[in-house]
Amino acid sequence: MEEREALLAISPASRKWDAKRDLVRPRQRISHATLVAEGILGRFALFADGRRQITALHFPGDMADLHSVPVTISGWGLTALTPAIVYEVPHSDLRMISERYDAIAMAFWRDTVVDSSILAKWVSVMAAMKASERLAHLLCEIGIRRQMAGLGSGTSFVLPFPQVQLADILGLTPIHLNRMIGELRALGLVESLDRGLKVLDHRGLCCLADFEDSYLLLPPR
Amino acid sequence: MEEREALLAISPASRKWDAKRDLVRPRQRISHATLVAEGILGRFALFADGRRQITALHFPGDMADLHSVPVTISGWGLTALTPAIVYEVPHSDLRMISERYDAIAMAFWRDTVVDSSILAKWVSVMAAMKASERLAHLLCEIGIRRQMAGLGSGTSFVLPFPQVQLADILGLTPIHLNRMIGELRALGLVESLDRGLKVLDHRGLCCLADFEDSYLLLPPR
DNA sequence: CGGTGATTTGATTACCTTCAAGATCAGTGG
DNA sequence: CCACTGATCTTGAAGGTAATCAAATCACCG
Repeated sequence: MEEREALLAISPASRKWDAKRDLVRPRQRISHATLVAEGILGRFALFADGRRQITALHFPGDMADLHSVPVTISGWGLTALTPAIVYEVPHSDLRMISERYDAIAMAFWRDTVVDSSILAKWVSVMAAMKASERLAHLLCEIGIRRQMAGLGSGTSFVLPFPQVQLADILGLTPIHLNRMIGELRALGLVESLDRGLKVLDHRGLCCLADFEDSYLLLPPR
Repeated sequence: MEEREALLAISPASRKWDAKRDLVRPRQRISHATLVAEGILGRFALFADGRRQITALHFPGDMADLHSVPVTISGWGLTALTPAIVYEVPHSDLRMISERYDAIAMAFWRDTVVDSSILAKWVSVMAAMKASERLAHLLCEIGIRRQMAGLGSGTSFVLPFPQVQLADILGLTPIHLNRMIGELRALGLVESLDRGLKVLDHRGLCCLADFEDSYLLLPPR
C-alpha cells in the first residue's frame, strides 16, 4: 500500500522519558504529535489550586496528540505515568500525508472520534458512578485497550504506577482510593503490589462496573 | 469560495422536533449528520438503571453528529432539550466534500477536536468540582458558546428548559441541583423562571467556577 | 540505618442522595 | 367556574459517600 509506505517514510525521532516527567505542559505550542512506543502516558489538565486531573490514557501504539494537528495550541499537558519511549512525528508531515491520502485523513479523523467517544463515556462515569465502580470501570477499559494493542491478554495484568496517579485519573483522594482498592482486594478482584496494582478477575470487575465495551469503537471481528 | 458553494449545494432536509423527543437513540445506525438550526440538543448516554446522562450540548450552528461520518454506529443518543429545528445532512455528501476539499476535511476534523476538548474539560469538571461550581461552570460555558454562535450577548440569557434536564447534564439529583440554584440565586447570580433559568451575572459565575475559556478553542480575535 | 515516598488506618466533617411531602401552575373535562 | 391531573419547583430530615486532618506502618535506596 502506498499509504503505508508514506507513513513509514516519516521515520520520526524517538525520545525516552522517566516516569513522572511532563512531555508537554498545558498551553505549550507544539509542532509534533506523539506516538507512544513504550510505557503509559496521561493527558492532564491543571487546576488553579495545583491539583492535576488526568483525562485520558495512552498506551503503546496510540497517537497521543493527534488533536494538535488541526489545533496547534494544546490546552492540556502530557505526562509519563511510567518510563516511556515515544516518537515525535512532525505536524508538517502528518498534514502533508493527510492532504495527499484521503483514507489517512479519514483514519486520523476517526482516531479523534474514538478519543472523543472515550471521553464522553468518562463524563458519564464520573458523573454517575461511585468510586469503587469508577475504579473497576477504569481497570476494565485498560484491560481491553491493552489487549487490543497486543500487550498481553488483558484479563490479567499489572498497572505499574503508584496509587497517587490512579487517584489523579479517577478524581479521588489517594486515601479514599486506597480504601476502594481494599474493597476490590477483599473481593479477590485485584491485588496490590508495591507501586502497582494487579488485576486478577477482569470478568468480575466488568460485572461490578457494568462495563460494556462498545464505546471503544473496536473493529468488528 | 468554491468550498462554500459546495457546502451550500447540499441543501439538506429540515425537520422539526418537540422538546423531550429523541432524535437518535443509542446504538442506532445513522446515515446523516445533524446540523442544529434552532433550539438546543443534548447528546446522552443511558445507564442500565435507566438514568440518562447528557454528555454534550449543541446550539444553533453546531454539527451535532459529525462523529458519525467516520464511525457510522452511534454509541450515544441525541435528544431535544427545547423545541428544535435541524437539518439532516447525508453522510455521503459530507464524505464526498471532505474528500474533494482538503480544507473542509481539516475543518471537520477540527470540529471533532473542539468537541473532544470540551469533553476533556467536562471530565475534569465532573471529577474535581462540587455541585455549585459545576453548575456555574456550565452556565459560563453556555454563555460564551451562545455568544460565539451569535445568539445574543451571552452575559445575560435564559436557559429555557426545566431543572430535571439540567440535573441530567450535571450528574446531580434534581433536588440537590435545586438547592444549588437557590445558592446562586441568593448570590444574585441567577434568577429562576417557570421552566427555565436566567443568568444575571456572567462575570460573577465565571469567578465562582474559576472559568477559563481557552478549552473552547475560540478563534483568536 | 536513616530518609523518602508509598500505603494503610482512624476520626471527623462536608457534600450529596434518598425518601417524603408540600406548594405552585397549566391544561383538561365536567 | 371549578375540581382534577400532571409536571415542576421547593423544603425537610436521615443516611451514605468521599474529603480532610492526622498519624502509623512499610518498602526501597543510598
